[in-house]
Amino acid sequence: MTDAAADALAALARARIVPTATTAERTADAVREQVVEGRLAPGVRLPEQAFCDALSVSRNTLREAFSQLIAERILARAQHRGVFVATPGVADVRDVYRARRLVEPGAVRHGVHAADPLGGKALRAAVEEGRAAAASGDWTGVADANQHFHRAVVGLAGSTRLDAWMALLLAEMRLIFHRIGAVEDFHAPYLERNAAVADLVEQGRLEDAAAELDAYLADAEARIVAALEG
Amino acid sequence: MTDAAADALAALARARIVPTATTAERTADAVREQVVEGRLAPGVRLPEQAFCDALSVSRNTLREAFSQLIAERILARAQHRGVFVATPGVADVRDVYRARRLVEPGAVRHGVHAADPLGGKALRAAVEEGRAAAASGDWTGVADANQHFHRAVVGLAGSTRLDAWMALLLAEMRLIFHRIGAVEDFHAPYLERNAAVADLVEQGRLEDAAAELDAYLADAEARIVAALEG
DNA sequence: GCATATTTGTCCGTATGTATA
DNA sequence: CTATACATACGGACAAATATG
Repeated sequence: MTDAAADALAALARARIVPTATTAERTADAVREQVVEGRLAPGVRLPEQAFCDALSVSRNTLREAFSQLIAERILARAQHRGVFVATPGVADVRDVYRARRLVEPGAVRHGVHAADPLGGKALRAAVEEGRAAAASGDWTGVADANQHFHRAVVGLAGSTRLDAWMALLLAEMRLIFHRIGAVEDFHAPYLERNAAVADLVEQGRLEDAAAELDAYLADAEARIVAALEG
Repeated sequence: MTDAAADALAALARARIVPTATTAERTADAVREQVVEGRLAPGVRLPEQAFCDALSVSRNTLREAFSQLIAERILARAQHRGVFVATPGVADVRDVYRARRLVEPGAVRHGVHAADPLGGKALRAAVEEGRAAAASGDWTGVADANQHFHRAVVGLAGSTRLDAWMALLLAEMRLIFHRIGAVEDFHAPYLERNAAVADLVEQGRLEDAAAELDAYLADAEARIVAALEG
């Protein structure tokens, strides 16, 4: 056996022993999934002991996971009172949309991948995913596809840091949707607006695409604020 | 004493007892300061026991602080080998600048505070701070003022989430500056370019200001990449 | 190449202070 | 007001992995 092969085997062995990062990360992933899937509703308290038992991890590990999720604004900590699922309000929605309305149309207008065909492909794929989900009445699938679309939009900018940050904003959006009980028809209108944006990008009409996207985000913000206040 | 006064006193007492968040947060702040001030250089290892002793905190608390700083990309963890000060490379610089060149000119162009006089004031203040520092030969002061300028630029967007994210990017930039040993003349040229952007914003010529800022960021990126590769 | 020492990752028990019933 | 429950923080322990001689 060559040295290189031996090294590769050794590396593989190490990788197998540590299949998925640290326990704290896996714990954070598990809790985050419960939250964004809506099984843990906004405002619900997360007692340490109960979660330690349920997830079979120690308090130290759980607290490390909680800290990460708090940094992501998915959870919130009340001093000496515990950790809760975040309850984003109207101010949070406005804040998130100010950021989104700056970043998303900007990525379409000036993104390094906005003009190249591959960028358009990612948008198109998300649009088709949404249409397929709608056709089979899978409304959570529509919501997922909608998130993938916006992820693809930001991806046009070509910055992994921006992608990661937008993932946090989109996770927060899912919390908001759960708060207002958004289902079915809430995401449906955006299917065709997504398609319109994708079309314009594919045609190279980036300025028009950005304008359409901005108007669309403004509309979505208004509807969400109305739903929260109503 | 009125009930309201009693409540206020009680609240004050509680506030005094908990002056600054949790121990883990204060620990993270202390380590972060050491890093961004350059006293802990990129690549340096941070042994847990040594830092526990130095900061008088337990390993659990220190690890919680480390986790937060790792999420901020200020530190990096190597599995079973320890925690190190992050060492951002050329790819990181390009990634950060792709994000900055999207967000910063965007904030100038479309920020909700870009047109109002208060927004311009914040830019002007950072420019004056930089000039004062330069006049007294305080080059770290010039670097600080430069950061404040870009913080003010992003502030035009009016999103606290965007502000917080940009603070992370700017902290990473300080790491990069320390890597290339940037001092004195590195930040000096940007003093007048900051002033030019501030002038244009104050005159309401937002499009020109954004274009100037974009060109300026592109130039800075090129100089940093050259310094890293050279 | 091997044995040893060091350090990390994880867990447990406990003491203290805070909030709530 | 007391009592209970719980978050915060600490210290010790052990196995696994790495670094060192």
